[in-house]
Amino acid sequence: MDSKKVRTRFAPSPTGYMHIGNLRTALYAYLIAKKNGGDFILRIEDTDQTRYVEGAVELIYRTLKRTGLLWDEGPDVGGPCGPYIQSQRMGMFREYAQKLIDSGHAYYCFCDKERLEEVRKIQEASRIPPMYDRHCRNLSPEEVKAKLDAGVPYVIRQKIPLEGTTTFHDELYGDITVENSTLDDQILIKADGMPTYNFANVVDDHTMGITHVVRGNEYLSSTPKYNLLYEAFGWEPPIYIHVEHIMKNSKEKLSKRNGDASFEDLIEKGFLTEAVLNYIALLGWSPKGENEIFSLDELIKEFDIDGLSKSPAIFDPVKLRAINAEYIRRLPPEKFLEYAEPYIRQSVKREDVNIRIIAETLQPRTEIFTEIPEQVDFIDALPEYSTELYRNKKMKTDEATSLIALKEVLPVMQALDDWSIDGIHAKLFELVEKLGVKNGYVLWPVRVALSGKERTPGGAIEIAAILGKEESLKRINKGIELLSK
RNA sequence: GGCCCGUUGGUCAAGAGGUCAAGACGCCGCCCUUUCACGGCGGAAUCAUGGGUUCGAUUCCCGUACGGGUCACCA
Repeated sequence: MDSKKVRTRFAPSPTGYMHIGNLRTALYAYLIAKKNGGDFILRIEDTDQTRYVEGAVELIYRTLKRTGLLWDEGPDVGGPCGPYIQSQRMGMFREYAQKLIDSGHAYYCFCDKERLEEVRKIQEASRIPPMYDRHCRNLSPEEVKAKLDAGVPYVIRQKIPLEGTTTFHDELYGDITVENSTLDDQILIKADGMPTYNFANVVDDHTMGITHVVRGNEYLSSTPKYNLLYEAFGWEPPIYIHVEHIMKNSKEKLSKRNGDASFEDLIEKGFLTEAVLNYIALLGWSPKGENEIFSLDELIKEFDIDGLSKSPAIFDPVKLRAINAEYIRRLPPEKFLEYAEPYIRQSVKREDVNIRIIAETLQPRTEIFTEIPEQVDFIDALPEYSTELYRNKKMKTDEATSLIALKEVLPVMQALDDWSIDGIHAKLFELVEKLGVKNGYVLWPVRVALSGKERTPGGAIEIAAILGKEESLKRINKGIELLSK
């Protein structure tokens, strides 16, 4: 056991939107840090200026803040290992590359793109795995100096051992060993003087004291080269945790190009932040117990890398809906009203209705907020409906019985002053008893007359309470009129 | 194609040599009920495949198939 404080990082490049897989990686990194009382660091990897997207950094901040993945160190909050924006750390990469050259672990390469292209073509034609042919690997110091002096553009490449194997350890996959001969002499410093991700990443992780590297498993195959770099520097490699991808289906990754939802899209579609976070935590990780609903704080307690999956997970929007629905049901009623009101108001413009009751009836029936408007579209105006709706086998109602029932109901309702759920309930059930019929015999036609719909949030009594006395009576009269034809 | 990784119901998945192979979502049925939901109860549905090892393999080993990743002066 080592007593070093756990430090994890999330290191996105500001190239656009924040997809679900990225967010999940951030979440896992955050959880591992917090579970161990450690720090979560945000680092922006912007060494490729050509891919930089305006506003992308802000989007990263916004998403992380919204989901509660607050970083202890980062570009805006600072910290002892700054700067936290990679492009602002340029000087140090040159120095570290120089150290590798001096110790024989890296070398200058003056090959131009044309030559590399040609080499690759030949290799592909002869079906050899495309790799740099190490043309400049053994240049003499004099040759190097001459080219440097002449101002020939160059890159700096890693000098991978020609023989032997390299093994690294991943917490999920265990030990992975590869032949060094399959490893490319990858570029460390580009011709523009910027480090490649492959180099910057290693240097940054080390200088920032990162103890656990959590990242997508597309990096699994380049990790041996990183380990070789750590070895060359004499640094201790971090603990690696490579997580599998989230897929759209068994073949396609979830991606912007496929038109799949980003985190922000999901929020716009009416999902709750907490529900989305909860769901993605479950995609590729399984908790110990039976519970699946966790707040961020609960996740910190519950999370364990043992539960991480080694195979890709398919994003299931249906399950997300179910979890979102669970969160909605658990919302305190006032909170639900607060969230739901704008959606209710999309189709309910009248001011004389009881919005509180609308919200109450809606809460157990809402899976995502965006489907609220169509559920309450009958409130402002009674839709055209067919009298066939009055026919219901189970309720033993048809047009004739409904007409009778509505005619009985009308005077009772007219006489009612206490227009509350309790008040209406009492009167209507009194009537049911007096008539000696089943509840549905009276209530089914009332609900139809009030809503003009086959299905509604809430029953006859709730709807009457929502609509108010005047409007309710108007609609019952309308029903009687339709049935009398 | 080389190298690396993976494969339990439709989906997320538990399992870590002997289980009637958990649970959740979805689906189906029943109950509750003034509709629809909510809630409750029950059901159908899974170990890719062929060889080993073993008294015994979903679990360990090898092959095959299928899937994923990677082979950039992108990250």
